[in-house]
Amino acid sequence: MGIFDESKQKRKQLIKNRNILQTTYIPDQLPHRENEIRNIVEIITPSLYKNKPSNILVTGKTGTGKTAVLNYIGKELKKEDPKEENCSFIYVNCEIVDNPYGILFNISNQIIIDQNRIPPTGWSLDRVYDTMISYIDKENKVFIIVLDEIDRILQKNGDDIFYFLTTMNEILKQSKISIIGVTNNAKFTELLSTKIKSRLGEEKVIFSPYNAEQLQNILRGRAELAFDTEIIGDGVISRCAAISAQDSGDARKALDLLRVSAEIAERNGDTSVTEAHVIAARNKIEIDAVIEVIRTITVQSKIVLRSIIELHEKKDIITTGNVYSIYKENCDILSANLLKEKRVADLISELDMLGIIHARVKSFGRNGRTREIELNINKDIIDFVKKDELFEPLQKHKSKKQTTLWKEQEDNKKV
DNA sequence: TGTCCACTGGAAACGGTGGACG
DNA sequence: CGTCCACCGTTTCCAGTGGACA
Ligand SMILES: Nc1ncnc2c1ncn2[C@@H]1O[C@H](COP(=O)(O)OP(=O)(O)O)[C@@H](O)[C@H]1O
Repeated sequence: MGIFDESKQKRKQLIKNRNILQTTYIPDQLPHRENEIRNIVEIITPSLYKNKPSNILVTGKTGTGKTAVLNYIGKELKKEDPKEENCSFIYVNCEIVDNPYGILFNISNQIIIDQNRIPPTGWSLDRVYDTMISYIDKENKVFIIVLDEIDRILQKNGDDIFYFLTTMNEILKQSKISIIGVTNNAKFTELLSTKIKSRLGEEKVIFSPYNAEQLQNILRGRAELAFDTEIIGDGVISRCAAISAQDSGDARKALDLLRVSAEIAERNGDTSVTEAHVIAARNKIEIDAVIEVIRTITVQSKIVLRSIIELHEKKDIITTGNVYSIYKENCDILSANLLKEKRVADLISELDMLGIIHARVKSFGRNGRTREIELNINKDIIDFVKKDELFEPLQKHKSKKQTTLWKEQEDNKKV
């Protein structure tokens, strides 16, 4: 008997088809999005006849299927026009590339396939824009450009690029482009200038969150492809659906929950997935997500976070200025370079947006107006942060301080 | 009632990095 | 090479601002 046999036996594959549950998988069927699909299809159908469709703004919370629906429509559009004679579908995720050059680069190189590709950096924006236009016009067709997570660009770079893109049609002679903006920020349009607001939002499609019942259907559909259904215990799917429905109707979360539950069951060597696994999965996902975020923040952010933790442990009120003075000490001990107040304040806002802390502006009357900060992570994660090797000098320093203190006390006793 | 604190939030500018191009 | 340009993280500047206290 081989030494792996027992372990192999134990690790019975519960998941038959793993990639079905991965977030990158695009399903062939998207239940409960029939109306949205029909709407969008109706709007973009003119592109099959080389006419420019209206621009569309798609809004809806995360995990409501926006990306899945648009990719699905893109696939189907290609089926209608396999040689892309009349229209091409271009998808850009602005969360991954969020600077103007990157976006134009990305769009252009889905169009330009010969040796004249645009380099990933180096050109002036004007030059990129001009070559892009000439290539687009040469193709003599309609380009449907999906900008996913479009709010990212605006946040970081303002709306210049939207102006670029929406005025391009006035210069193009043969081809046309049509923009589909995707955002999970319902207030996105309020942040745009009126001109661009009306151009980008010629048509609007709203994706509402799924309810528990709809999530159950979605999960069932996937589960059938990914597992032998009998290994999924009673109530597992409804439990996953209920949890995710309560917390913003996010299908991605629901699917993650199901996948991680199965993975946990598998690792435990259990023969079926039960509700207990779902509960365990929920915790694991939550913790993993936070740890992943903390792992990827910058050194400076970590020092700021560490300073907040120190104040938290001293049970002091945590304010921006408060954090800054501890931060200053820590930078000194760690011989990290010291940032100015403003930047640290901005880093605090970033930590807030990441959900690691909770910071809201509060007025303390005569004592000024500043952020009051609360830590939003549990003890284990606090320990995880403190254990970071970056802080080793700090641990030494603090314990040295403590031992000297202790020594002094001892000495005092002796005297 | 007004003052004034300790910042906030927005914008512009800066310096360093790195690619293209002539 | 030097020049131009974009990007990023950061600094500098500045006009607000909610509310305890005089
Ligand atoms: N109606 C649906 N049917 C099946 N799977 C869905 C459905 N809606 C969303 N999903 C799945 O949920 C996950 C998240 O969806 P996504 O389109 O990325 O959401 P969004 O872009 O709105 O944040 C994806 O894995 C997607 O396949």
